Amino acid sequence: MNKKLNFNHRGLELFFGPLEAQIMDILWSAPDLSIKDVQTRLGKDKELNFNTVMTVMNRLTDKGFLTKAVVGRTSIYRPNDTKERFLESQSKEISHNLVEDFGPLVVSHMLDGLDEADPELLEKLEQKIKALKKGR
Amino acid sequence: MNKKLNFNHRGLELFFGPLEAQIMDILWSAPDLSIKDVQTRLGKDKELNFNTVMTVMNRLTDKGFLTKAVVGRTSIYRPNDTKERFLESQSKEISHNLVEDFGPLVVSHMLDGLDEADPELLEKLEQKIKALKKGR
DNA sequence: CACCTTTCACTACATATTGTAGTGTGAATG
DNA sequence: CATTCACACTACAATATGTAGTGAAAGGTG
Repeated sequence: MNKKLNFNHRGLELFFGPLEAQIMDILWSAPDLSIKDVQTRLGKDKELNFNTVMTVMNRLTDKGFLTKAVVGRTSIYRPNDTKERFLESQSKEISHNLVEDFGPLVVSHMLDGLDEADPELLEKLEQKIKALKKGR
Repeated sequence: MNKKLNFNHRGLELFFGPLEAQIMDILWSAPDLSIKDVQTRLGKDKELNFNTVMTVMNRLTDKGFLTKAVVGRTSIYRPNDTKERFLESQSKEISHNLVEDFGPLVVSHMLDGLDEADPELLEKLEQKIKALKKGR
C-alpha cells in the first residue's frame, strides 16, 4: 500500500483525500454509523450520492482504517483506531522518518514552527527533553 | 499543485517518485547535466529510454524543481535550489504543518525519534528553546 | 401477495500522478 | 545528402480518489 501524505494540506488531509478525511472525522466523532448516517452528516450544501459515500467508506475499510459490521440489512462502520491513536501512530512514523532523513534540519524548523504556532509547547518540549535526558 | 509525501518511503522519495528522486539526486550531486548525462548516470543494470528520462526531467522542470537552459542543440538542467535548501524548505513546511495540526503529539514523537537518532541534537534543541524563551 | 423503498455489491468513469516509450522534426555531422 | 542526435509532442498503463449508475436482496405497506 503506497501511503502518501498531502503535506501541503491541513489536518487529516495529510493522510486522506478530502472526502475520505471528512468521513473519517465523522466516524471518529460518532462511531458506529451507517452509510446513510454519514451521508446525512456530510450533507451541508448538497447531499452526496449514497453510493459515493459507500464506495469511499468501503475503500477506507479495505485499507484497514474502518471495520464494517453487518447488523441486519445495514452495515455499521467504526474506525479501527481512535483519532488520537491514529494521529499518534502517524505522527510517530512521520516524525521518525523526518528525523532519520533530515535530522537537525527538522528540529530547527520544528522549533520555528513552534515559535509561531504555540508558545505553550515550549514548556512541554522542555519537560520532554528533561525526561529524555533523565531516561538515559 | 497537489504535492504529496510518500511518508513510508525514505529520503527524497518522500517528495518525489522513485525515478524523479534519483534524477533530482543526480542533478544535485552534479548540476548542469544534459538528459543524456542523466540517462547515463541512471543506467546501472539497464539503461532507461532517453525519452523517459527527458519526460521526467521536463516534468520536474514544469513543477519548478529544475531549470532548463538551452545551449546550442542541447538542454542543460539544473536544480533551482540546492539539496540543502530544498530539504530545508520542505522540512520546514512539513514540520510547521505537523506542529500546527497535531501540536504536542508530533513534537513529542519527533523528540523520541531524535533521541534515538542523534542524542546530541537534544542539546542543541534545549539551547534553542532557551533562546526562544528569552527572545520574548 | 404484489409493489415500493432501502441498503448494499458490483461496476464504471473521470481526473491526476508517475513511469514508460513511440513518432516526428529540425539540426549537426559524416 | 543520409544518418544521427536532441528534443517536442503524444500516448498509454497503473494507481489513487471522487463520483455515480445498475441491479439484487430484504423489508414494509396496501
